[in-house]
Amino acid sequence: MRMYFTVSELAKAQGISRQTLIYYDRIGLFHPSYTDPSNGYRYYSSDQLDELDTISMLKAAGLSLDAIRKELAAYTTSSALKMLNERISDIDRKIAGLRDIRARLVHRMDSVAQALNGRIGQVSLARSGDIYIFKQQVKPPYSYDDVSLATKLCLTRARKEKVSVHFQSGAILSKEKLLQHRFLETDHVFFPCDRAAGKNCEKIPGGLTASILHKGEYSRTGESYEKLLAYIEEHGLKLCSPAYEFALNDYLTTNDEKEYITKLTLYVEEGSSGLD
Amino acid sequence: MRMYFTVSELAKAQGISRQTLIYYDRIGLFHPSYTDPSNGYRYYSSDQLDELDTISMLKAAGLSLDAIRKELAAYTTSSALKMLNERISDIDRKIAGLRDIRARLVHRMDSVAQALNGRIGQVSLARSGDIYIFKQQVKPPYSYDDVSLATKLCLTRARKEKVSVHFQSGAILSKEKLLQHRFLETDHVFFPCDRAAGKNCEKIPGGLTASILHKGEYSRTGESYEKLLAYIEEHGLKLCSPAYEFALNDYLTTNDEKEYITKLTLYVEEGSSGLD
DNA sequence: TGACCCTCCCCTTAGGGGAGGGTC
DNA sequence: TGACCCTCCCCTTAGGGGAGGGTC
Repeated sequence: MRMYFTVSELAKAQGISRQTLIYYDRIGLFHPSYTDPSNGYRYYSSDQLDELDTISMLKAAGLSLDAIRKELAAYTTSSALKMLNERISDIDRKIAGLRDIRARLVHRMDSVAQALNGRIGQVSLARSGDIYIFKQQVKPPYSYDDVSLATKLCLTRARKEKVSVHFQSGAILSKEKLLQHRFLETDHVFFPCDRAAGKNCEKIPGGLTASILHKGEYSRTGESYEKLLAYIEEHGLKLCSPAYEFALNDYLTTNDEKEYITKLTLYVEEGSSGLD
Repeated sequence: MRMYFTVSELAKAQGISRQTLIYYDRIGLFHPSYTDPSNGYRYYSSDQLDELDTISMLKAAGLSLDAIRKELAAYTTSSALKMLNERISDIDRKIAGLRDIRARLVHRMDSVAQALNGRIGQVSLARSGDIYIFKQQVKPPYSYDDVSLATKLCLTRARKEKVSVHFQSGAILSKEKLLQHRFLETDHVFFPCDRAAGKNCEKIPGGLTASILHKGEYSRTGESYEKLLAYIEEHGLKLCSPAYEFALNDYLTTNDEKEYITKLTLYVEEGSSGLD
C-alpha cells in the first residue's frame, strides 16, 4: 500500500520548494511516479523519497543538475566512489582558491592599516626582513602611462604564471635617477608576493631601511624623497639600493587621490654617506 | 598626452575579453572615456587603467558587479576597509561551508570503503568508541514508508537545527522487537554526526559490539539478524542495547539494491546470555 | 582588403514570483 | 468555498558566441 504525495506535500517533507520539484520534473531529473493525464496533477509515491535525498546529496557535493542526471543514469557503487573523489578534489581546489584570495585581502587591509597608523612625512629607520616581489620593466620614457601599462602587464603575467601576488603595486626608482632627482622615472614596477609564490619572484634581502610615508598625489613623491635624502645625509648613512615604493593606500581602496599613501624605502648602511 | 585604447587593446592589456568590457559599458559599471558618436567606437584612456584593476580586485573578493558599482560610487578608505572586512568574513563562511560538506563526503567514502572491505555475513566482535547520533521517532506501524518519512523528517530537522549530520542513515530496532524477530519494525531512525554537532545529538557510549554486514535488500536483514543472535547465544554474550543499523552503502551511492550493505550492531557484555 | 568595431539577439543555471485559470 | 494544482511567462548573473553590417 503505497502512499502518494502532491507536489506541496513532498516539497514540505523534503524541505524544498514546490518550484524546485516542478522544475526537476520539467528538466527530466525527477518525475512524479504518476501524472494525472486529465489535469496534469503530479503524484509522487513513497518509494521515490530516497532518490530525492540522493539528488540532494549530489547537489550539496557541488554537482550541477545536469551532471546529477547523467551520474544517476548509471549509478553504481564504483561510479559513486569515483564521483565522490572528484568532488572532494574540487572542494579542495575551491578552498585553496578562497584561502588565497583571503590572504591577499588581509594583506591589503594590513597595508592600509599600516598607512593609517603611520606618521606621515617622517623618516624612520627599521630592520626589514626578506621580501619577495614579482617584477616588470617599465618602458621609456617612464611616463605615468608607461608605469600604468607595465603594472597591468605585470598583473596579467602574474596571473598567467600562476604567481599569487598581493593587492599592492610597487615601483622601483634606480639609485641613479634618485640621485638625479628624477623621482618619477621609475624603471620597474612590481607586486609583492609570498615566498611560496616561488620561482619567478625576486628576493630582496632584509636589511636596514630608511622609509617615509608620502601622503597625497603620487606625482609629488619628490617632496618626500627630498626629506628622505636629507635625513640620510644628516645621519651619515650610506645608500645601498634603489628606492622601493609601496602603494599602501591607492586607487584600490579609495577614490580620493589625496588619501593615497605611498611608502618610500631605501636600504642603507651605517657609515659614510653614499650620496656623493 | 594621453594614450587611447580600443576595446580589444584594453581587453588584451587587462587580460579579459572584449565582451566583458562591452558588457561593463552597457550596465554602466565602466564606460569608455570617449565614444565616437558617429560609429559607436569605444575609446578608453590610459588614466582609466587603474579603475579596471579596482573592479577586478572587488570581483575577486566576491562582490557582484552591481555591488561593485554601488561601492565605487562613494569609495573612501574607510568604506573600503569595511567592505574588505565583510568580504573576509564572507569568505570564512564559505570556507567553513566547504569544509563541512567535505567532511561529510569523506565520511561517506569511508563508510562505503568499510562496506566493501568488510566480510559479509560474518559476525565480528569489536570495541567501539562513543558515537553521536541525531535521531527521530518512527510512527507506527513502522512500515518501510514510515521509516522513509521519518528519515526525511530527521534530515529536515537537522538542517533546521543546523546540525551537520553525516550522509548515512541509520535505524534502531528495540531489543523487544529484536527478540520477537520483528526485524523490520524499527522505531527510530538517526543520522550519525560529529561530537561537535552538539546539543541535540545523543551519545551512544562506546563498548563491546557484535556486528554483521548485511548485503542486499534491506527487507531481508532478518537473515543476518538470525546469525547475529545465534552467535551471541553460542558465545554466552549478554545483549545490552537495541540493534543499531548503519546504512554503509545504500541508495546514496548506488542504484542497485543488491549492492546495499547495512551494518547491524548490538552492544553486548561478556557473561550470561541476555537472550532469554 | 584585412583586421577591427558596432548592435542586436539567443543562450546558459536553478529556480522565484506571479497571472490567469482550473480542481479537490 | 478555500486551499491547492497547472501552465505559461518574465526575471536574475556575467558574460559567450555569433550574425549581419559598417569602419580604419
